[in-house]
Amino acid sequence: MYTPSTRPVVLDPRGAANICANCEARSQSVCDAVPDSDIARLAAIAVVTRAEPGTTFIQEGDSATHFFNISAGTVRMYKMLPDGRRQITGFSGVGHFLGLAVSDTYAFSAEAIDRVRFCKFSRARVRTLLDDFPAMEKRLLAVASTELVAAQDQMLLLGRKTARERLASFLMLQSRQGTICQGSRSRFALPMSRGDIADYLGLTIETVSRTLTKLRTEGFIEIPSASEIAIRAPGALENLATGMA
Amino acid sequence: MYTPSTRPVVLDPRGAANICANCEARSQSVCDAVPDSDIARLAAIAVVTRAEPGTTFIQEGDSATHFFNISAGTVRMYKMLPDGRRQITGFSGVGHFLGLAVSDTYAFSAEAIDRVRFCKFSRARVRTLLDDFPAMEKRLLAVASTELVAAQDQMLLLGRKTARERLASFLMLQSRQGTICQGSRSRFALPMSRGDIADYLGLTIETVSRTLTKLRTEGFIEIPSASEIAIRAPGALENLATGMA
DNA sequence: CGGTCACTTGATCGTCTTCAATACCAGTGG
DNA sequence: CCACTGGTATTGAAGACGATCAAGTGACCG
Repeated sequence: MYTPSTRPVVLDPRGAANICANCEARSQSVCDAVPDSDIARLAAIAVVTRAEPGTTFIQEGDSATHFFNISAGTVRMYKMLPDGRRQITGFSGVGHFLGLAVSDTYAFSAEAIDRVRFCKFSRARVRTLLDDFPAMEKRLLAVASTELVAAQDQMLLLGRKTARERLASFLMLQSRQGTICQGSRSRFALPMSRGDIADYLGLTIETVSRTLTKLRTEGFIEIPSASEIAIRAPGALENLATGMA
Repeated sequence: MYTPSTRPVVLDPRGAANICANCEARSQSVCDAVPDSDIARLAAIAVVTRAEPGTTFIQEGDSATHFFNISAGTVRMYKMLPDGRRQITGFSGVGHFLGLAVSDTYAFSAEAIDRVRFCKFSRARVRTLLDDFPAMEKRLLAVASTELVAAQDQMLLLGRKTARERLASFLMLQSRQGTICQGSRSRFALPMSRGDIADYLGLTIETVSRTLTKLRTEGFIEIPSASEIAIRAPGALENLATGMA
């Protein structure tokens, strides 16, 4: 049903000078909590890695040895049932932090959608770092809280919204946090496939495609290409998304 | 569709002596992170409150002024759509911590299912407390991480499992963390109604009822009363729950 | 007892899925 | 340049699972 491919590639050995100080994703991530004066300590435990599209770099059930911080590209997190049914629990872009887990194993898998760059941090080393930077711990709590709120929204979507409302919600979300394309402000790229969208929204590929087409013919959106969307009627779409229609 | 009733009742004024030191729920909660020597500081900001069945004590959208810690009873957390569709995001029992939110408003509502007792803590006061007890911050992060894992499981359930599998998952979960009844070890109480279960599993009352009946006639479970379940075949039910059947 | 409320059971309906065919697009080689 | 190929997306027709509508049952309580 789903056979991942290549392996992640380490770009910089751990401790390479200034990899954190010059990191363009730092300001958007939890690494921001470490002050400039101590940034070398963070760099000392960071391993910069690249993953080609389709690469699985976190495997559900594996022992949770590392934290991850995305610095480029888009990632899908998912859980699977033994017979191949897949639920994507979220997409992560630049600045996102991955790997929070209670137990000693990962609760989900993570794959690169496009070309992804991320930093790996050993959990043990991060723990010692956290003791010195309580601000970092606060940031992690904020991250977890944010994810929790998003997860609750997604439960409402999966449990109670119609296919139409799910697509509307998804498009509004992407338009807020997605990559903006040249031209219209309301136009953005969808790095993920229809299959990914379906598995994120608890639908099938066919229903996603059909519903998008319908939203297009009704004038809510435009679909310049399969991986681009422009929102024509943001207000109406938002109403759809929140069940006001 | 759903009209909450009474108001919570404050039992002890804030700062009553020893309310935390003698709290029977303390060992099961984040309050455990405050050492005995400083427990008075915690007690000083705790407001013990009782809520009758059906009472809404957190309202989605209200400004998030407090944290909550359940010391007796069972609570349902939920989100609603404007037309009354409801998604229950979880149930909380003794020791559970509520109120994590990023923004300044609650992201969900919470209601007492049975008679509930909880402690209210002002967020501002908790924040100052956290600075002195980093262990508490770590506990909160652990709580948030645990909830996140549970939320991911629930997304898989809502997005990809059949009604049968949802009920099996729910019953296995309740059998693990629910109130054990006298007699058989596999027998437990369901404090929530069929409507609550339906809104938790993304189903209707009718489907919940029908599916439970079917699981009973097939020998997976017994239903001594509407609010009690005994699991006859835990292995088979677990297989159902995880999609192995 | 009569009334209410929650739960159960039955019959029909609709949304989304499944199965299947077709269209499209990028890359490759004749 | 264009046929060929593999993958992804779209469209169509039939089917199924759970929802909806409706009636019936049982428990609790005044």
